Amino acid sequence: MEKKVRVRFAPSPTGGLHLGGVRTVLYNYLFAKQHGGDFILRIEDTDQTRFVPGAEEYIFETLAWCGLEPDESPKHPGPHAPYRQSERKQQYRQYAEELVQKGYAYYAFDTGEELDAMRQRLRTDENPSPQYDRTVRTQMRNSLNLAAEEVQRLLQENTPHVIRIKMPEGETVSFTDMIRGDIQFDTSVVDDKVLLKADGMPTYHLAVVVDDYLMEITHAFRGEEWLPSAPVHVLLWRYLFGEDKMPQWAHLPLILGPSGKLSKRDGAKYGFPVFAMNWHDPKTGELTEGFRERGFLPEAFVNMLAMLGWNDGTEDEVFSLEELIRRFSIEKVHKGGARFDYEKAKWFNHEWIKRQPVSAYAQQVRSIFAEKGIVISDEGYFTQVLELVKERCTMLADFWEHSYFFFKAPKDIDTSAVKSKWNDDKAAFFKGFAKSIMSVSNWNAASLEALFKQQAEAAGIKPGELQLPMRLMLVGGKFGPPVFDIAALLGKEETGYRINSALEEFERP
RNA sequence: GCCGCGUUCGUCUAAGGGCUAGGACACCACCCUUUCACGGUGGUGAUACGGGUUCGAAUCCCGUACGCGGUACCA
Repeated sequence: MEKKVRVRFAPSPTGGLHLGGVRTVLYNYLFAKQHGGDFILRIEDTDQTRFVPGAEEYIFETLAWCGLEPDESPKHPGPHAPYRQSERKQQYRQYAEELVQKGYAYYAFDTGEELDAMRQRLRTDENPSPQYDRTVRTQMRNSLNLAAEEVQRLLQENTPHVIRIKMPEGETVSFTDMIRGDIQFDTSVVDDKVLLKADGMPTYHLAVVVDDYLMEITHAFRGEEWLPSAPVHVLLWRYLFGEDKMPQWAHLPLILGPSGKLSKRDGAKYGFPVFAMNWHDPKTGELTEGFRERGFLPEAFVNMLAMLGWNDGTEDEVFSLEELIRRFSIEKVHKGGARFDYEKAKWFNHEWIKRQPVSAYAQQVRSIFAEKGIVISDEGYFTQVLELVKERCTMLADFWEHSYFFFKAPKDIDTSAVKSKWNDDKAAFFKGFAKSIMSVSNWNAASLEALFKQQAEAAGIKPGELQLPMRLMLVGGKFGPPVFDIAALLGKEETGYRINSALEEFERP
C-alpha cells in the first residue's frame, strides 16, 4: 500500500517569516493537501544563541493568517511528538555515535582557536576559505589521528568535542530533485560537516535526517540554499536508514528583491513589506512591517506568493487556496529565482478585495475607521457602503478615503472647480431640488437621477453642469462613487441637509 | 578560489524541435464616465553571447559571460 504523503516545514525561531519562508510553507501545504497527506510543522531550535523569544508564536500566527494550518505541530501534537528539536535532543546523540561505530564519522576535539588557526594557516588566494575536509582532518585533533587510548581518555574526561561526518573520497553522490532533476556531487569537494555540536545539540544536517526518518517524512521542500549540503544528507540517509527510505527532495528557487536576494533591508529601502505580519524583534527593538498590517488580504498574499515561482501553464492567475490545491504541481515549479514585484502584489490585493464579499474584511475596515474616530453603528449601511466602493480600493486602508464621507458630512467643500460658473439659477435649482426630494417615495439612485434631470431641464440648465456641484455638496470634492449612488445611500434627510448647508458655502464670496 | 544552481519583454511568466514568441503587472494612447476608479480596445517591449546538432532551435549539446547560493560547533 502506498505510504501516506507527509511533508514538513522546519523553521528556526530566529525572527519573522519572510516571503521565501511562507512560500515554502505554502508549497508544502499545497502538495500535502493535494495528495490527501499531512503537513507537519517542526521547530528547528537547535541554536540557543540565535533563538528569539516570541518567534515561534509568530510563526503560528502567520500560518493561521494565511490559512495554512499544520496537521501536526508543537501546538497540535500528533503521533510523532515532540516537534521541537530542543525537546528531541537525547535522540540525536545515539545516531551520531552509531555513525562513529560504523566508521562514517569521528570525534573531533579541536577548539575554536585551533580551527581558526588552521583556517589562517591554510588560507591562500586560491583557497580563501579552507574547509575541514579529507586533507585537513589528518592534521587535526580527532579520533582518526589520536591513539585509541587517548581518545578514550579525552572522552572520559568530558573534553568538549564534536562529531563530524567522514566524507568519503572520490565518490559521486546523486539524487533526483523533484524540480531540478538529477543532481550530482563529488564527495571529494564536500567538507566534514559537524553533525553533533559540543553542547550535544545536533546541527541541521543530522537533525533533518533523523527527524525526517522518525517522523516518516515522504517529501521535503526547502530553499535552494540547501542544495550544496544535500550530498551530506543523502550520505547520512545511506549510512543510517537506507537511501530507499529517504524523502523526495524539492529545492525551491529563491525570491529576489529589486537587487539580489530579498532582504529586510529591501523592504525599508523600497517601502514594501517583506514579512507576512508585523515582526517586532525583542532583541533589537526593530519593527518590520507586514503585509497584513499594510492592508493585504490573506487570500491575496497567498495567491501572489504562489505565483512567484509557479504557474500551471494556463493564463489564469487569480486562485483561491482551494484552487491552488487543485492546480498545483511540483513539476511546474520554476528553477530560477523570481523577483518580487510590489506593484503586482497590490494588483492581486485589488482583485481579492473586489471578488471577496465585504464581510470577509469589514471587521478590519471597521478598526481603520475607529482609529479615525468613526464608530460604525449601522452594520447594514456600512456593508452597503463598502460594497459600493470596494472596486476602487487596492488596500484596506483605501476604504477610508473612498468612503469616509458616508459617515460624516464634509467640513470643507472644495468649490474652486465650479465657483466661476456658479450663478443664482443653479442655487435656485438646488434649493428646489433639496425640497422636492423630501417627497420622493421610491428612494433609489435611478429615480433620483430621473428627478434630477427632469428638474434641471425644467430650469433650463444642462444636467451635466449640475452634477459636479451636487458631488461637491455631498462629499466635498471631486471624488467618490457615482453621485446618485451616494445620495441613495445617504438617505433623503442627509442628502437634503448636505445640499442646504453646502448652498451657504457656495454663496460665500 | 572551489562546488552547485540558474538566465524569454522593466517585472512575473507561457511556448518542453515547427504558424507573425502568447498572457499578466507596470507604462502610453483611445473609448466609456461631466469626479475618481472599474471596465473595454490598441500600442511600446524579450529568447544573455558564441559555436554546434537539425530541413527547422527559446527549446537539445558544448563553451563564454552574467546572476544567485554554498564553502560555520547558523539554519
